[in-house]
Amino acid sequence: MSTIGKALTLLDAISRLEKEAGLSDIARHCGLDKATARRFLVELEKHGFVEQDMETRRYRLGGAPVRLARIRETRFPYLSVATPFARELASLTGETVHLSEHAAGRLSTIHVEDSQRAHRVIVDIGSILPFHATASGLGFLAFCAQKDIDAALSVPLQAYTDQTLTDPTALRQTLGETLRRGYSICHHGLETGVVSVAAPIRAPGSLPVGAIAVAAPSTRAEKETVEQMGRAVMATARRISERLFGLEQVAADPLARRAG
Amino acid sequence: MSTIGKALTLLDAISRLEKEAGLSDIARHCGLDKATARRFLVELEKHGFVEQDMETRRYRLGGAPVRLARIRETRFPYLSVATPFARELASLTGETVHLSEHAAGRLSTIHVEDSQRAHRVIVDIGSILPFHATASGLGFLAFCAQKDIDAALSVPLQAYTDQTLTDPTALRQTLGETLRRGYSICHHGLETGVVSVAAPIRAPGSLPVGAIAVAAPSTRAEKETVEQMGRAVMATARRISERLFGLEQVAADPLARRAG
DNA sequence: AAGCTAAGGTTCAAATAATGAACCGAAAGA
DNA sequence: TCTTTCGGTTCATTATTTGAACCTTAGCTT
Repeated sequence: MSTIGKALTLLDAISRLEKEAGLSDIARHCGLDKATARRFLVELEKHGFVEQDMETRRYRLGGAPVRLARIRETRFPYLSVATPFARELASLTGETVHLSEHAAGRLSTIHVEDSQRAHRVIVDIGSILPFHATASGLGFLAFCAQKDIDAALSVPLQAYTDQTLTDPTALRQTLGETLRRGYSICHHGLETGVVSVAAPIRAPGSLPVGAIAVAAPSTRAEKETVEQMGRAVMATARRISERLFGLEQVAADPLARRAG
Repeated sequence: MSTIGKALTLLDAISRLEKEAGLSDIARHCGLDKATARRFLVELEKHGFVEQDMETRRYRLGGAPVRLARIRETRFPYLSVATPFARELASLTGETVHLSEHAAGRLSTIHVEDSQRAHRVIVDIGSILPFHATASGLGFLAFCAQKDIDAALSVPLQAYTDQTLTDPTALRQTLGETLRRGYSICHHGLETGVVSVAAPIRAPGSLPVGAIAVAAPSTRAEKETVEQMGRAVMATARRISERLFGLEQVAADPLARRAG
């Protein structure tokens, strides 16, 4: 792997760690030599991607990604467009709603609207959603090209619970149903006792950019409720997609035509 | 410079470019060989920091920083705490308010609340604010340690307008006044016809983490108005700082004590 | 339509930067 | 007090990065 790749993998490791971490910890966690880890950290710190606490000497995520994220958001306002819809969906369903974005071949949680109920599902911002074991993953993958599906199912599929689907053939069938239905359903895929439904956010005829999902405790998820939530999440995903891509196309098409 | 440094510099260059850019463009812009630039871009793309448009083959900022930024925001909720105060200040003053964060030795604009007036100051999200030529920069620097001030003033200081202060001695005096006053004032430092005031956001007795500023057309900025805006921005900065650091200290201190 | 230019992308010997075992001093635990 | 572990550094060895030259394609000019 290239040095850049290793450094970005280290950055990813830091982002997964709870709170701050020491040099030796980080090095162990990434399978890097202490000296190497330190060089990477120093370099990342120079550019603001990590920070070092001067007292504890521990390292944490820096502020540089904030600037980049805000710039991306001005060019492609995914969060600011989708967040109000997510809030509306959370209020409508009374359950936790989360929004994910596809980047680097992974689906990352980038926003959560918590359910107001005492008994609710907790989703962490920044958590990676496995394709085969979450409604978001299945809802995203079902609308991808066949080669992307093949790629996602050709890696070892971890069984997070005793009900996680890990058989590629069964998963392909689930994806087919999802595609026909328009939204995905996932029972106890990542955690026991959680049912979730999701739908992709996408330009028509194009690869999805992310997904929106509703997650509920299975005690509140009878068949009919799941179907209601599914239709709601599908409708919401469509509205977000239209706002993101529909209007943009109208505005951008003449320019694209001129350029071509 | 290390490979990592070069790659992150390339990423920074992409973030500064308007819209997307081609390979040769990017390579030229960074003074890198085309082959090298490509290797970096491929590596950055693998990790989601850049994206390539499959049709135009042009490169743009990717989605990975969004995840990192959201994670940082959950650990240090700078934006979500400061934004409502910025909005309130914008409504109070009727002028454009912007919020900046210090990372990698630079002050970057990470949020803007636009003035509702037709004649108003525009500030771009993501723009870098020079220390010597903006109210944010001066307001930040005035509250830094002497060595940081020395470092900031020892680089060549660009004159953006014919009224930009570039003399270190004069700037040191301005910083002294700013420190005593509690907020900075900058007339026509970065652009002619713009007056702005700013105050640092900081833990008591610690290095600032950023600044908040109000920018107004100079036609609306008489002495008294500037003083009003200055007092308002200072009060707002203090309230943000208290919310960020005051409560946290109360909550975190016992833990810190236990660990120590 | 032929010819030209510049684009994106690739190759491989030469040049350079990354690597990690061994080391240091400090501090926390036994 | 002794031991371990921490953050951090050094430098000869090693592996990776580098970039001139190359290929192919797309758009422009003649």
